[in-house]
Amino acid sequence: MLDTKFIRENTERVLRVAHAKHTNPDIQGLIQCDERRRAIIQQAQDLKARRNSVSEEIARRKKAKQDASDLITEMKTVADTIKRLDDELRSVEEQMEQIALFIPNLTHESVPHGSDASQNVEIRRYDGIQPCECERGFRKDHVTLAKERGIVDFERGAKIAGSGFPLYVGKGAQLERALLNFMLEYHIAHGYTEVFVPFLVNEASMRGTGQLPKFAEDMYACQADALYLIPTAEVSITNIYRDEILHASELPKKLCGYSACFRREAGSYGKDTRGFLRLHQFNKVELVKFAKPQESYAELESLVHDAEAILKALQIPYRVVLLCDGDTGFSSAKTYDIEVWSPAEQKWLEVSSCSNFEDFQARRAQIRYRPEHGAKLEFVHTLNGSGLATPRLMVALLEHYQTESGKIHIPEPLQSYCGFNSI
RNA sequence: GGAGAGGUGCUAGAGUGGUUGAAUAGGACGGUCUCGAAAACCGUUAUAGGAGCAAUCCUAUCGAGGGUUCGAAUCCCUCCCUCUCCGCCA
Repeated sequence: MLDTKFIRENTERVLRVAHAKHTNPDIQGLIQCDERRRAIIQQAQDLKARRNSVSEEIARRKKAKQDASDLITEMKTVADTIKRLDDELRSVEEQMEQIALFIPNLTHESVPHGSDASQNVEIRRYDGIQPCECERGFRKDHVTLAKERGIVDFERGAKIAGSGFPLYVGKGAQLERALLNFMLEYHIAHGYTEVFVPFLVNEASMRGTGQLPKFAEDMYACQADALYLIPTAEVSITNIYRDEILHASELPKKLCGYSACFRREAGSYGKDTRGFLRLHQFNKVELVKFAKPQESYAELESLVHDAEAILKALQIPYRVVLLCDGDTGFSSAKTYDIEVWSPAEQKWLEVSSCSNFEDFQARRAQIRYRPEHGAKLEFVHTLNGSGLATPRLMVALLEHYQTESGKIHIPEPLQSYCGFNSI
């Protein structure tokens, strides 16, 4: 959410970015409502000030056993007017919120202009294990490998829940758990505090991080309890400090946490449906930071490096991409994607998306801090990134570490977490 | 699921429908005192919004939202949360 005052004073810029992000909010309507709102407030305030002072006068007269019926009669009509104005104010503010909630965040000046993912900019690339054995001819894709090794049962997963809900079996389940533990331990060792969060959250939390109201269709909802399954741990972790004031001395605050992630993927049916490429439920370790505004972009860079470090440790080829404004998410000011290389798909697959939301989420979720003693409260900047999501990581791992004999070699750093060194 | 108790400022904790943004205590901060510190004493201790160049003034906020009233922290209703007991299940 952007500040109304800011929108009023920077209409052109807000509209330009909104259009770049393929949205078309009614900024003019918002500004008109805002003018009406301020007129109402002024009128209502004057009446309330009068009501307050006359009420005192009534109290004084009653104490002195004098008649106050004339004042009471007058105040009855004043009270009616106030009520009418307050009702109108509420409806105008609701209209404003309905517009404001659909205005995307501004992008940072360093974000390139572009219409879609084809105009993203590759920042750096890491080659990983060289030469990759699968590139030398005996190449199987991750679905074939998973089935041959018996580590994922897609059919039974579909029976239990539906397609997109994989069932990990035996060493597959162990490898999945090892990956999550390996990543968590790594981040904990690098200054992140682990949290284990609720997977179901209320509506206020979903609004806080920007999933609602715009992306309601993308989420699984438990209507009877007004709860939503989280699409990412970002929601739960960022909302830990909703409506709270953080101490400047504890910033930047670095948290990491595992969660299962649930996505309906409405509208993307038939796209990347093979195997692990796009799932309704998957596992992910998330990194979240709460930072001072002046430090948030440096924190974004280090966040990306923390996520990349996992791939380096596993020697999996990847690249880091800076998203152009047209591909940058609704709430984000700047986003880097980390993509691993799938030799079977001959494609880059996104395993992490690291974003600085500046104060966009903090304003929605009311997360603030006091820069120094006596200073005014300010919104913190929130950042997050996957560190990492497992399904596509598993794709890359299986494909890159398959051996001539058809087995999967377990990268050395994972072996102690798995308890075996091949599948 | 049933019965009860409760939600007040940074914290603890008063509060009679009528100058209660809110007693009191603690904490924090500033000052006096001190070589320094402690103690003692004095003072400060919100957030959001509106008007104004500004000093400043005004409005709202006692879990959330409605209602009653000239006037609500205080009365009524709905919801949320916490705690205790019972039941049920891990």
